[in-house]
Amino acid sequence: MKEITVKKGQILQRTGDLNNKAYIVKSGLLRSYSIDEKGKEHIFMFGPEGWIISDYLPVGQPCDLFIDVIEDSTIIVIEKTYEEIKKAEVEKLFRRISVLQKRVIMLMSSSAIERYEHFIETYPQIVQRVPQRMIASYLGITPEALSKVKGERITKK
Amino acid sequence: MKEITVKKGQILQRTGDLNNKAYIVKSGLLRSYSIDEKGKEHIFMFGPEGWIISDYLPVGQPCDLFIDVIEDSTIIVIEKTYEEIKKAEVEKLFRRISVLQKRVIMLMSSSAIERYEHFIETYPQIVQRVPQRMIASYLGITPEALSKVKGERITKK
DNA sequence: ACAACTTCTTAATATAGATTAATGCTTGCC
DNA sequence: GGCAAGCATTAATCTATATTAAGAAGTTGT
Repeated sequence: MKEITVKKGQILQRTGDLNNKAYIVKSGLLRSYSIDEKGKEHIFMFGPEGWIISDYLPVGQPCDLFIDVIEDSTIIVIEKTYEEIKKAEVEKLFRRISVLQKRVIMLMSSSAIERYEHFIETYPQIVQRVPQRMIASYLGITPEALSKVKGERITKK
Repeated sequence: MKEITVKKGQILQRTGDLNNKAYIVKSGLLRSYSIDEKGKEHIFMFGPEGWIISDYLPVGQPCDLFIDVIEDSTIIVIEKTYEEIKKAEVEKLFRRISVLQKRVIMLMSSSAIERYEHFIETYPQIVQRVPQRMIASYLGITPEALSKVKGERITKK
């Protein structure tokens, strides 16, 4: 468990790496994402200050997710051991499950425009800090589709 | 914490109910699902024998999910209290997070046919037991689209 | 055994979002 | 300053899936 500073663009974890670390964000911004067979990125979550970013798979298995640095950041690296996990704050786990549950429901039942509305409500601080293409990736649409959605939102108002 | 038997079709929990129960399935089959503004159901998860079905939101908040009974079942009802939650087996929570993480990645990066392939691999016992339209709802597609996908799968082989 | 449902499938049409491509920004670099 | 590279936007076309509709097959109740 050590504190490190990392530069924008640095990759902390790759798909296939042994899953044995978690990252607590003190300052800055991380993201985790997967890359599909076609080479397309899908952002799984953003990690601003105060969040923990990690691959929530059984420890020791190969990771599904990439984790990299969007803004210069200070982070605490935790070596995950089985014992460490047992000590994890249970409430945090429940919160994570709750967020994921909502995300699945949203991915299944909402259109691109509804997902975008929900995103800017939920993460107003992040909207300002990441490029459009990353927001599109988080929403599960292309940057072009996002651009269209935003245009429609403005003309409607 | 009591054991009860419930009949097919019975609704155990509705959206908006106070979230304070969890259901352990001893035998039979439950499902949890949400209903969107258009009245469309989206199945969130199936609960065959051995599974726990619950709304994983903070205790005391209104539920997002419906839970109902697909096959006559015997279930154990747990009253969730904050203390009860603390005793929850942490490994089970991690497993749940891991499943959700994979589900989100899949919803974002896979086509209907890939999601169907994945589903029958992951839940071979459930495929046989639930009507097609519920599988479609779990996959996030319409029954019509699922029917097409299955047709294409067979002719390709 | 029949009527009334519900489910599954097939087909025609419609649509959201993907793909492709072109254009005009910024931003960094020599 | 000028050029190259990446990013956002717009538009044209394409495609997977939704929607609608209708019929066949299966199920349930009386």
